[in-house]
Amino acid sequence: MYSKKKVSEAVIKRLPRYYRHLSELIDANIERISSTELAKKMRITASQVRQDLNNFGGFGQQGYGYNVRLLRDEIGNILGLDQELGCIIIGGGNLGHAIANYRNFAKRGFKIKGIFDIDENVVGTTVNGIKIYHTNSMIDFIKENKIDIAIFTIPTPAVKSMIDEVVSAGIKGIWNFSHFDMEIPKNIPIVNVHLSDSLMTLAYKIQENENFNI
Amino acid sequence: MYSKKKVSEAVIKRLPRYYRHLSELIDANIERISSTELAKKMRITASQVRQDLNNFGGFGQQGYGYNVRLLRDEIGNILGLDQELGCIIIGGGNLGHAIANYRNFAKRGFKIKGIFDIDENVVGTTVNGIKIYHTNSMIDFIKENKIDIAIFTIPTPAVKSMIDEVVSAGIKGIWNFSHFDMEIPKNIPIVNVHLSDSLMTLAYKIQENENFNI
DNA sequence: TAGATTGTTAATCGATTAACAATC
DNA sequence: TAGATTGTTAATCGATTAACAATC
Repeated sequence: MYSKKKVSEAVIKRLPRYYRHLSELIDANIERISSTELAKKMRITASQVRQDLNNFGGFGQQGYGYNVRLLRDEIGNILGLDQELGCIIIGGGNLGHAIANYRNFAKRGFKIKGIFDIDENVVGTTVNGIKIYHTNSMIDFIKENKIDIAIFTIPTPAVKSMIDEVVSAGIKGIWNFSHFDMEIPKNIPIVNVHLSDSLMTLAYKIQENENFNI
Repeated sequence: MYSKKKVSEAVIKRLPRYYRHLSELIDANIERISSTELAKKMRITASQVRQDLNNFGGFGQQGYGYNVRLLRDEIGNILGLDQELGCIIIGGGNLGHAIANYRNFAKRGFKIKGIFDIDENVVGTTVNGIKIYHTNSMIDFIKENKIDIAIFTIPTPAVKSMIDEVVSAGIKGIWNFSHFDMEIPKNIPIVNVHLSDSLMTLAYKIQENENFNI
C-alpha cells in the first residue's frame, strides 16, 4: 500500500464523477458496462477510463467490461465512503444551513454532528435536527464526538486562528468555503471551495464566448 | 483578438486567484510586486506567474516588476468584472439564500435581479432585497431584465428541461449547483459546482493521509 | 551605468490518448 | 473457438519549469 506512487490530483477529482455516473447506471438497472460506453456517457476517452481505474487495480474483465455495481462500490471504498466521517459546520449562516440540509452527504457517510456560531440568537436552535452550539464549546465538542471534518462557512479572516484550534483538537480534514487561501497546517488535507472564483471563471467564459461568436 | 489561441482552462482557473491576491496587496498598500514575490505568496512558481500573465499581454516592466493596482485591474477586465452581469437564482432554498446574501458578488459586477421558486409560500417574499417570483414567470423576466446568468440551486432532475428554457430565452451562461452533469446546450458556457464531489475528494485525501502517516 | 526583473524560448515533466498483446 | 474488451506499454500532447537575452 505505502509503496504505491501517489495518485494524481486530476484522477482524484474524477473519482466522484465516476461514482455518480455509475450510481445512475445502477438506478437504470444496467449490470455491465464497457470502458467505451462509460467514457461516452461521461464525455471522456475510453483510454482515460481504463488508465484511471488501473491506478487502483483491475476491476474489469477482458471481453466483458466492468460490473457496474462492483465498480461503483470499489470506487466508493477508494473514496472512503464506506466509513462514517463525523463533521461539524462552523458558521450557522445560510451556507451552513444549506449544507446541513443536504441529504446526499449523510447518504455518503458524512454525518454532521453539530453547527457552531457566535450569534446568541441562533445558538440553541436546530437545523435539520442538528443543534447549533456556541463556538466557545467547539474544541471540547470535537474531542468528545470524534469529529473528523471541519466545514468552514464563515467568510471572515477570523477563520485563520480557528484553523489552528480545530487542527490541534484533532480534526483530520478541512472543507473551506471562506474567501481567502488557507495556509496548510501540518499535513491536514484541505479542500477549498471558492464560490466567487467559480463565478468569475463563468464571467470569463461568457466574454470569451461572445468574442468568438462575433 | 479572434486570432489569438484559446487560453487553457488551467490558466483561466488561476485568474481569480491572482485577482484575489492582488486585491489583498492593494489593501495592504503595496504598490509594486515582482513575479517572484507574487509567486511566493500564491505558492506557485515565478515562471508560471509570468507565463500566465503573458497569455494576455506584457503587464510588467523589466527591472521593476508589476504595478499591483494596474495588474489587478487588468485581470479584472480580462475576467469581465468591469461589466455588470444580470443574474437570476433558480431555487429559493438555503443555497439560493446563501448566494443571494453574498456581498462579494455585487461588488464584482454580478447583480442578482430575481429568485425563482415554485413554492407558493416563499413567492412574494424577499431575500437581501431581492424578490422571489414564481417559476412560471421566469422566461419573461429573463427577456425583460437583460439576464445574463442563470444560477441553478435546485438539486432535481427537473433542471434538465429548464436549461433549454433559459437558453432559448437568451441566457449567456449557467452556474450549476445541481447534482448531475449537464449536457452542454448549444455553445452556452456552464460552470458546475458539485459540492458532493468536492467533499468526496476530501474524504479520499483524509484516507490517503492516514495511510501515509502510519 | 549596473542591477533587477521581465518576456519569451527551450527543456522537462506529467497527463492524456493510441495501440496492441493478453485473456476472458 | 472467435469476438470482445481489458490492462498496460508506447506515443503524443500540453502544461509547468528553467534559462537567458532583452530592457527598464
